[in-house]
Amino acid sequence: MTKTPHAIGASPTLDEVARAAGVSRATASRAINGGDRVSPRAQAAVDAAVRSLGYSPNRAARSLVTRRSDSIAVVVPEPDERVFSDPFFAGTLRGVSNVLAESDQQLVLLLARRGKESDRTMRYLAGRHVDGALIVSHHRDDNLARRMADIGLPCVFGGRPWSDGDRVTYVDVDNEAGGRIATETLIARGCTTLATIAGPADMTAAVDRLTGWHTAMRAAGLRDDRVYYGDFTEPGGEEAARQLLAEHPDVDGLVVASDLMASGALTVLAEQGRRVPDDVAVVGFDDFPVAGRTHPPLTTMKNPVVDMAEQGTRMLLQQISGRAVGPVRVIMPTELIRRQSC
Amino acid sequence: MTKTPHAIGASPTLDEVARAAGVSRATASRAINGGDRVSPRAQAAVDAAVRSLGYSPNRAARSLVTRRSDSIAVVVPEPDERVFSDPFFAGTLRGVSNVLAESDQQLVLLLARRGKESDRTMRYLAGRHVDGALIVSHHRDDNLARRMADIGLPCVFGGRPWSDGDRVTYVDVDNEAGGRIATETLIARGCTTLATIAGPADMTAAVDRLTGWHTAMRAAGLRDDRVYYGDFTEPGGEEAARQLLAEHPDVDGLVVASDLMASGALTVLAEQGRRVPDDVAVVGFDDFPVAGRTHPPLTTMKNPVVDMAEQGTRMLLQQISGRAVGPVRVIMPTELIRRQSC
DNA sequence: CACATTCATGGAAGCGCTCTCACACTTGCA
DNA sequence: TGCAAGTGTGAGAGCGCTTCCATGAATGTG
Repeated sequence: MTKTPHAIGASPTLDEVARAAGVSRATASRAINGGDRVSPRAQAAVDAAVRSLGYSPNRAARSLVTRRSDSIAVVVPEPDERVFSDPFFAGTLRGVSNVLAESDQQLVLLLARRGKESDRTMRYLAGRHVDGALIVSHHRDDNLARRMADIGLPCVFGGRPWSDGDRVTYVDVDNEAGGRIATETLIARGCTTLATIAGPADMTAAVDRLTGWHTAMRAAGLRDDRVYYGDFTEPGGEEAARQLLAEHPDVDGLVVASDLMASGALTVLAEQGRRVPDDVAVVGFDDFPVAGRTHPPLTTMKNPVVDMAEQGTRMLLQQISGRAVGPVRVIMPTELIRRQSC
Repeated sequence: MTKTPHAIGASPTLDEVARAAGVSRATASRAINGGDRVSPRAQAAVDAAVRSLGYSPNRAARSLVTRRSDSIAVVVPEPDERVFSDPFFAGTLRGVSNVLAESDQQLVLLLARRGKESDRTMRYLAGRHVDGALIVSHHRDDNLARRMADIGLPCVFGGRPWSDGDRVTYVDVDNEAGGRIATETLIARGCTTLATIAGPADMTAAVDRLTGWHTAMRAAGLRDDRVYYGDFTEPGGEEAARQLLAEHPDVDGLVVASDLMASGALTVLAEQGRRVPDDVAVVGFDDFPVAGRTHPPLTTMKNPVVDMAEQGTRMLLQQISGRAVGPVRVIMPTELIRRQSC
C-alpha cells in the first residue's frame, strides 16, 4: 500500500488526481492551472480525473504558496441603517458579485463600525488576507483613502472619497453633470423659480449634485439660494419639501438629489394640492425602482449603480494582477430618464 | 546569518515572532492560540513580540493544517431585486456580521442565481471552502434543505425552508402566532368584517402568517375567505387593497402580511376616503422603519430580523464546533407593536 | 551527423502554520 | 528517598499546493 486513501467524504487531493491520471503532481497542477506546457494527452487525462473524482483545489494550500487569497473585500465603513436598505448598497453587491463570479474569486463582506471595529478591519486589510478591497464609503471618511494608500493594498473606492481623491482609484457617476442636467431640464421647461432638495453635506455625491445645480442656475442667471437639505430618505424629502413650500410657496421647479427624497416631496406636493408637473415640475436622481411607482412617475437622472460596481471590480482585479498604472478614476455618465414629473 | 529576514512590507511570520520572543515556534503558536500550557513568562514575551512586530497569523497556513477556514457563507439563492432592498436581507447581514465579528470569522457572501450559478455555489459549499453556511432562502427552494443535508456541511436556514424542514436546523419568527395575534387584535377591537392581504404563496413566512389568520378567524366564528395576495412590496399592497375594496367595500379590519404592503394599503385607503383606524383598522407585520412613517403610524407585529440572524449564526457556530446535536429549530417570538392604525 | 533549442515531465523544495511526541524539569505523596 | 504524575518546552512532521530545476525526448540547424 503506497498511501492511505482518503476517508470517505473528504475531498480528493491533487495527488489523487495525479495518480488517477497517471501523471505527476506537477503536471496535474499545470494542467489544472491553464495547461501551460502540458501535452494534450496529459491534459485530457487530468481533466477526466478531475471530473470523475469531483476534485476542487484546496484554496488554503494554493493560497499559501501563491500568496494570493483569491478573494476581495467589500468594505462598508460605519454602516448605518440607511446604507443597508439603500438600493445603492444592494446594487453594488450585485455588481461586484457578477464580476467576481466570472473569475472564481470570493466576496468577503466587511462591515465595520467606528472605533474598535474599524481598527480591526484595517488590521485585517493590512494583514493582506484579501487580494484587494472595494470601499463603499458614503460618508466623510476618516482619511480612509490615505490609510488605504499607506497599506498599499489594491483598492478601489465606490464613489469619490472625501479627501485624497487623487491618491486612490475610484469610480463614480458624474454627479455634477447630473445635477446640472436636471436643473437645465427644468429651466428648459420654462420654470423660473427653482429650488433644490440636496443630500447630506457630508456625502460627496450630494455635494457634487448640488454643485451641478449651482452651475446651471448661475449660467442661466437665476437665483440659486433656495437650497434645502434632506438625508436621502423619503421622510427626509417630505420634511425638506414642507419647509421649502412654507418659505417659498411660489416655487415652480424642484431638483431633488435622490428618488427617495423626491418621492417624499411628491407626497407633500400632492397634500398641498400642487399639480405635478403643471404647478411644480420635479426631477429626481438615481432612477431606482421607486421612480416608476410615484404619482406621477418621476423624471430622474440615471445612476448606473450596478454598472459602476462591475466597472470598479474589474479595475480592482486589474490592479491586483498588476496591469494597472497608478490611481485612475472613472466617471460614469448619467442620463435623463423622462417620465411624467417634468 | 541564520535565515533571510523578511522583505520590507511583507507580514512577519510565526517564526520571527518566536525568535523575537526567544521561544520555539511551537510555544509561540500555543501562546497565540489561547495560551494552553504556556508559562506566564513565555506568554508575555510572545504577546510583546506580536505587538511590536504587528504579527497577524497567515490564515491560509493555519487553515491548511486545522482544516477549518474560519469563514462562513451567507447564501442567497436566486436573489431578485426585492431581496436586496429588503430590510430583511439587510438586517440578516447585520446580525451575522455582529456575531462573526466577535469570533474573528469571515463573512463570505454567495449570491447565486438559478441554474449554472446555483451549481457553482453548491460545488463551492461541497468543496468545504467555508466552515458552514447560513441560507437565506425566501422562495420555494430547489430541495435546498435536502441538498445541504446531503453535503453534510454545517448549515442553518434563516426562515423555515419549504421542504425537509425536519432535516435541517433553522431559525424563524413565529409567523403563525403573529398572523393569529394580528387578527385577534382586530377582532378584539370590534371589527367584524375582516380581510387579509397575504404575501406570496411561495414563501413560508407568507403561508404561515396566513395560517395564523385562518386559525384566529375560525376560532372567532368569522368568515375567513377574504384573502388577497401581494408580493410584499408597497405597490403590491396598493394593488391588492384596490381589488379588495372594490369587492368588499364593507371591510372594517385588515391584516396585512408586511409593513411595506400595509403602507401601500394605507395609501389606497386614504385615497378612497376611509379613515384609519375608525373606518378600517389595519395591522401590519415586520415593524420595519417604514411602520413609524406611515399615516397613521402602523400597528404591526415585530419581526426581530437582526436577533434572528444573530441567533442563527450562533447556532451555526455551535454546529461547526460540534457542540450541536441534530437538527434543531428555534422559533423567535413576535410581539404586537401598538401605534395608531389599530 | 553533431550540436543547440524547445518542449513535456517529474522530483523535490517550501509556503506558514498546528500539533504530536519526547524530553526535562517540578511537584506530590508514600 | 523513590517514584508517579503533572507541566512547560522544542524538534519535527506534514497539511495540499505551486514552482524551480534537472532530465530526457523531440525537433531544428549548420
